[in-house]
Amino acid sequence: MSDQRATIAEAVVAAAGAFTAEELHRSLAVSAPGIGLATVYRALGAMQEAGSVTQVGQRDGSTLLARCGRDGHHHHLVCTSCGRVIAIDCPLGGSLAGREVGDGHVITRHEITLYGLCADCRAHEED
Amino acid sequence: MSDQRATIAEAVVAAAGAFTAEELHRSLAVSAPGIGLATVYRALGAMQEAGSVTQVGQRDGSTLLARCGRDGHHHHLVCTSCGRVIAIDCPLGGSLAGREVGDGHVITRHEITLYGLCADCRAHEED
DNA sequence: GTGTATGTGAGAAGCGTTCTCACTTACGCC
DNA sequence: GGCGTAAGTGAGAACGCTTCTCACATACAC
Repeated sequence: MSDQRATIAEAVVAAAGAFTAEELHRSLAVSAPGIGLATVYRALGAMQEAGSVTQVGQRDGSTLLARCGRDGHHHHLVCTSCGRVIAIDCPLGGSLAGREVGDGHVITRHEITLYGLCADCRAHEED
Repeated sequence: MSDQRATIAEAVVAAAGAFTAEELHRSLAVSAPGIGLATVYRALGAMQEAGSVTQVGQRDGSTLLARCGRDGHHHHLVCTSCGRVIAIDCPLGGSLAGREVGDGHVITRHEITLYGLCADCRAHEED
């Protein structure tokens, strides 16, 4: 792994929540100037393939990513207050695959994105 | 409503399943040539605002739309065989809002996209 | 030293979407 | 009829995100 990729990996860890490639590039411009946008995209692509970074949605037309090394079937809760992304067990208990819904349609796969408040933001809201 | 918008609305109805703006524009180029891509985007935007067309995902970086006039809380099943989009009751029974998950996080909103086979394609598969 | 493989930065290119602009059409008013 | 206004249109430019291209750098094996 090159120095640049290590720096990008650190920046991903440092990012508390979801981020876009450009946001990461901007934050790197401060801590490690000189890393090109293309390099950021390449590194993020590799990390997505490796499974350490996941796509969690879209924002203003750009892809929203987040660090997530979790294995197995799970979904993500995006905190609408701080942007943090939290891995959550499937609220359907994995029972959906193969289930029949409506007039005989059968489900093979599903995608769920949850939005809400993380425990920290919820505690602050209650103050 | 202008002639063009009526034509576009017809094309949306004629489209069996999910489609992109460009696919719709291509199909219009055959049935009603001369309608500009910008007009298609404008009409689809108006239909989205009116609630007769809904965004159901992404394909190759472009937005996937489908006709859906259904009111109330529901989700969409995208048939992976024919591309048809079917409105489905929320498999969570609307019970998720306000529910607490994980370590005290609270959910306010969720998005679910289901993938599978519609009843027709399932019947054909079994042949 | 030489060759090869991999990664890099900069900028161009590609693509989906939106904006701009001149034009047309419909409508109301006199 | 003539006039003004508002809304919609087509064509193409512009925009933003992402990917590609290219020359260069680095590491390693022989």
